[in-house]
Amino acid sequence: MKDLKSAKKLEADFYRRELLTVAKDLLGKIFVKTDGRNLLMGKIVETEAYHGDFDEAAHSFKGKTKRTEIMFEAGGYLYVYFTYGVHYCCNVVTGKKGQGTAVLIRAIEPISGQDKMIKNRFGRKLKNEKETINLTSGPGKICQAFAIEKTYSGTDLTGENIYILNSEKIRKQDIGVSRRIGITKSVELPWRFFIKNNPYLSRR
DNA sequence: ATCAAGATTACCT
DNA sequence: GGTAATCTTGATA
Repeated sequence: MKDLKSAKKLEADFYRRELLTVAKDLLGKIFVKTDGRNLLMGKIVETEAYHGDFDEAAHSFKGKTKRTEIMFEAGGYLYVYFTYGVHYCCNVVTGKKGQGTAVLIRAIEPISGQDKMIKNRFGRKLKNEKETINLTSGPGKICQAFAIEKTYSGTDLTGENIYILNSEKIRKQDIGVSRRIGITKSVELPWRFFIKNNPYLSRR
C-alpha cells in the first residue's frame, strides 16, 4: 500500500466522473473523519452504485425531494440517509449536477482510530477477535463506528471534516462484481463492487 | 392525517 | 434461517 503520509485528499474532479468508474475507483481509497479529538480512518473495500435516471432502486429515481436533493448536486458531497428506523448509511455523490448518481459505501477495513470505533459501535471493549471484523463490515455499521448521522448529509468531501485519501489502485483482477444487496427493484444490475477476499466485506 | 416500505443489523431457535 | 426493532420519507386523501 502507498504510504499514508504522502496520500492526498481526493478532489472534486475525482467524484465528478461517471458513476461506475467512481464506484470501482473508490475501492482501496481511505475514508477519513476528523473532529479535532479523534481521527478515524478506514480502507473502502465494498461499494454499490445508484443511478437516478433508470435505476429504480435509487432514492433519486423518483426525482428530487428534500431528502435526496444532495444526490443531484455535482460529485463530491456526502449523502446520508436513515433506514429501518435504526441505521444510517453513507454515500458519495458522483457525476455532474442534476444526474442523481451516488455510491453507497458498504464496507470498510479499519486503519486508524479503532478504539473510538469500538466505543461507538459497542459502548464497551471487544469481547473477542470476531468483533474486530464486525466493526465496519456493513453500511449501517460504518456509520455507527464513524458516528455519522443525518446532520452530516451534504458534507463537502473536499473539506476538513470528512474526506477520502487517494491510495492504491486495485487491480482489475482483484475487483469482484455482483448484484446489489438488500434491494427489491432493478435487482439485475451488477453494480456492487468489492475487493476480492477482503475479510471486512458485508455478509449475506 | 394516515400509512406502508425500507440501499440493515442483532439476536433468537 | 427467521424476525423484531423503530422511525423517516414519500405517497395518497
